[in-house]
Amino acid sequence: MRSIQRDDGANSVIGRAMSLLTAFGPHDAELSLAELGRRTGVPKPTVHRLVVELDRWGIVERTPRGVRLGMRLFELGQLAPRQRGLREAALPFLNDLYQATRETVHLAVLDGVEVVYVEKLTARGGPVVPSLAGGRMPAYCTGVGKALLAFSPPEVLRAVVAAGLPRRTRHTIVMPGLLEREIDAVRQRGVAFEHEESTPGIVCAACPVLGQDGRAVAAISITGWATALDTTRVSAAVRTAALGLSRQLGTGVPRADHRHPGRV
Amino acid sequence: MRSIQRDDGANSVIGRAMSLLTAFGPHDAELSLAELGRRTGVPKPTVHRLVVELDRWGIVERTPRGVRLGMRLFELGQLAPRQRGLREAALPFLNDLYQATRETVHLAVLDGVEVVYVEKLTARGGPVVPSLAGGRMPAYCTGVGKALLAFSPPEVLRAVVAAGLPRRTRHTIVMPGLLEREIDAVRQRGVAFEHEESTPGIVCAACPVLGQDGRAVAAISITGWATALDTTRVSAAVRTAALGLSRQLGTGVPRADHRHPGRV
DNA sequence: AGCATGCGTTCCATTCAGCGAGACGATGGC
DNA sequence: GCCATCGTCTCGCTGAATGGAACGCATGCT
Repeated sequence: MRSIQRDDGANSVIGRAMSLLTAFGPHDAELSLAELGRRTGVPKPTVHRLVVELDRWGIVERTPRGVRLGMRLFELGQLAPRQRGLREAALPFLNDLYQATRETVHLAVLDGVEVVYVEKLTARGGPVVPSLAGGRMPAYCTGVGKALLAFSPPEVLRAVVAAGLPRRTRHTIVMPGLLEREIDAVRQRGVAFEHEESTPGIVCAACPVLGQDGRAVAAISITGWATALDTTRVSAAVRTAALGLSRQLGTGVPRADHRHPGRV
Repeated sequence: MRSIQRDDGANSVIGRAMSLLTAFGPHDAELSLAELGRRTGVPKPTVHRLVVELDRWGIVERTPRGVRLGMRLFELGQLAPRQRGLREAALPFLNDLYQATRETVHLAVLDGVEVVYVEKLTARGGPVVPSLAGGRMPAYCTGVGKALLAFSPPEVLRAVVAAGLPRRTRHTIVMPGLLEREIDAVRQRGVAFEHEESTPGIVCAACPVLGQDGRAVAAISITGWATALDTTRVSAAVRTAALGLSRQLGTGVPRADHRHPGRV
């Protein structure tokens, strides 16, 4: 009897370990072994064994009350080349942008059909944006996402559409045709706007950071309250920062950055 | 015949995977499969299998020319609670400090006998410091390290001494007794200085960020050229930033943060 | 106090996932 | 052409990983 075999990769050791790590949500500082077992479906002794091993490597850390993600994981993550050079080069520009506008600033890259926020400077009085540094959002409904899509190979947009455009607010673009037109407009303009498409009450203006090949390697955005932030007014500042960063990156080591598009 | 068994944990799957990930140095954007095998001693087919699996999870990414650390690793690392809340709360203070001094700013936490740099704002004209965001340095010879040691349980300092105090420059403190005195002085002063103890030509001033229990949870420092930066002059600014951050952290969720001291 | 529940941990017989030598085709430099 | 090196695949073997069961220990409820 072959019993039930989950066809995701979660029966391998690495799959199990990844299940444990991804069981930590943004709000889970630490979890107990039992809770980990419950969330992942991994039997109790196996959780124990894996946690002990991961702790040996600093990937997780054991505390009197449970398990938390470890500093070595942070270290390794900082080495990821897609964000590493980018972040360091970008920080001065992001700071300038923040000083100039006093609004929340985001730096994001594209990963598959989603954007990953590489850096986030939160404005003191600004809205609590659901994004977080190291967090993910869909590309189709965010300013940075649309800016990135507009300057990425067309198959990426196709993959985004194929992955579906679920409605998130009344303003979300859910029709593939409309999204394609919107992306075309962004490419013309060089600036992407988002007006409450992902989150009610929040708007943003975003510009792509272009590599030497004309493709977007990242995007910079400014986010604020829909009632207070005039996106067209700040778009020049965002554009300035993005252009400056593009130029800066162009002068450094020419790091070609091809992404295999197949990830979903 | 039992053959050679390395007693480190590197014969388990997780150990192997960790070997592969840690094979990436700060300057290795991407490595070929063969190079990975060479660096880790893992046989070629095994490297291949593991890389394919890790790629499925986004931990690494395959490019036409090799393998690189992936965005999901960055994401997971950003969730590590020791740096997560800290970083977000600290960024405004670090920015203020940078604006006020225009010198390189560091934010670091203690991990075992080393410090891990959680954030780094590089001054435009400043020295190229060997640290990097997500990097490690010994605690005994760095400003942030001494600031952290001065406000940590005494067994931590004992562990640091036990781990050895190798000479790095002419000014490195290599005598355990001297280091203990120095740490006492730091505790009195509330500020730690480093004068070319880790790297020739570079000095810094550092202050601890204290939790409600009086222990250091992090440290903030300013770094500059030994010939140009007056550490006593900037120490007030560093102190202000550190105190501000301490207060800010105290008002948030009371995140107790006990560290099992046994890691070496 | 007595009992119940849930926790982390250890044991150990079973087995299947992981292993790696070897072979293969593709690529690129000489 | 040749030789070196690369990534990939196969396949029989085996020992690392597995997880049910049991244990000791907290904590909390009756």
